[in-house]
Amino acid sequence: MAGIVACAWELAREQGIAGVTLHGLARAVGIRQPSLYEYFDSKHALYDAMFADGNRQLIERLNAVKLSRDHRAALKQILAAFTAFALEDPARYELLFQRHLPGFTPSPESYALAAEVLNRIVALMRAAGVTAEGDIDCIVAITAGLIEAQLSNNPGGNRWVRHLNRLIDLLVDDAITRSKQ
Amino acid sequence: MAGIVACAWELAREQGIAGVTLHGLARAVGIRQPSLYEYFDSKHALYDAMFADGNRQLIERLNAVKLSRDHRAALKQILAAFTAFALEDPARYELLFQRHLPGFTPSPESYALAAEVLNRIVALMRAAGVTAEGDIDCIVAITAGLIEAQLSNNPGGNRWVRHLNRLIDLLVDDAITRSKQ
DNA sequence: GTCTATATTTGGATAGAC
DNA sequence: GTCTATCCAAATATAGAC
Repeated sequence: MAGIVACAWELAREQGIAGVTLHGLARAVGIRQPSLYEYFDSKHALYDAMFADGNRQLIERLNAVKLSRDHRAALKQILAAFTAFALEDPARYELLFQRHLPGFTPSPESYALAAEVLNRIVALMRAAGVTAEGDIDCIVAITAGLIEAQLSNNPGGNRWVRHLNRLIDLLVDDAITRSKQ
Repeated sequence: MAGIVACAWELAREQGIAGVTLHGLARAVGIRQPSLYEYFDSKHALYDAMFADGNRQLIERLNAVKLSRDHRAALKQILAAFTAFALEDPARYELLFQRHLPGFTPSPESYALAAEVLNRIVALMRAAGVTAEGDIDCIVAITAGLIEAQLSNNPGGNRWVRHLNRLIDLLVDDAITRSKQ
């Protein structure tokens, strides 16, 4: 089961998330396609298992970050870890954070994992002095914007994401200034 | 021909860009599916015609903006027009600016139209004092980040895009400060 | 230009034996 | 749990008549 999901990720890395088919997955696993229904009730159930697994991977990765005592530095660290996670596997990022799969919506249990990721990051923003919802939205959108520009124009490079820390500073400074008024 | 493309856009708005099929398009136009090959050599040729058409629509929209003499105000105007264009038709934005269609790459002629759009916007950034490539990249990525957050979390609203002007100011100020050093 | 008819491929899903 | 066999649906594309 875990092995099948791992195999599916491998296929996704090679052919994109939409390129994962039950026939292809079964071939890669070494069984016949109908046998997959022993593990997943449907294609969407497979996606959901991958969604949950990917989020668990991400949570583990974020857990592994040794956070600085300085709140702003900690925010930069966590966003850098998130960005690295996104860039190292575009197909995984696509399944977890983009909505390209027609009809797929994660189950509530899987979605809860995604929410935990966001909560974790937002908590660090708050600690760094970014408390207004609008400011939080901006940092989230900017991070995603840099990642998506990087992935679609220059996967493997850093032309866009290298500006992340600078933009965080700009935003955090501005957010703090505004919330003090 | 133009009518067929217009029909395809209508379908895209209803069902998403991936939901445009030759059968469905033929039905909407009032002909049989094989007859479409009289107008387009392939599905991708249809996409390419839509891509070119969408970019022409956007260029026309940008042309219609009465630009302020103040360069920064003009930049805000053009980015606001771009954003409004993006939000009013998510499927069109998807075809023009996201890479969700497996195997589709615009032809050089169509791509030239997209490049013209970008050049137009970059020219206004330069006029506003944003000249470094990195700063230009940041503004592009931030604009796209806000648009994509808006479209995927709250299409029809303005929770994210309402911060665009503020972020432009922040970036332009910072870019000018840096380039003066 | 438009049609009918059909080829071809791809993928998800089910039935039922072992 | 895994298999064979099959079904079904959707979609692109082509052949050839009118």
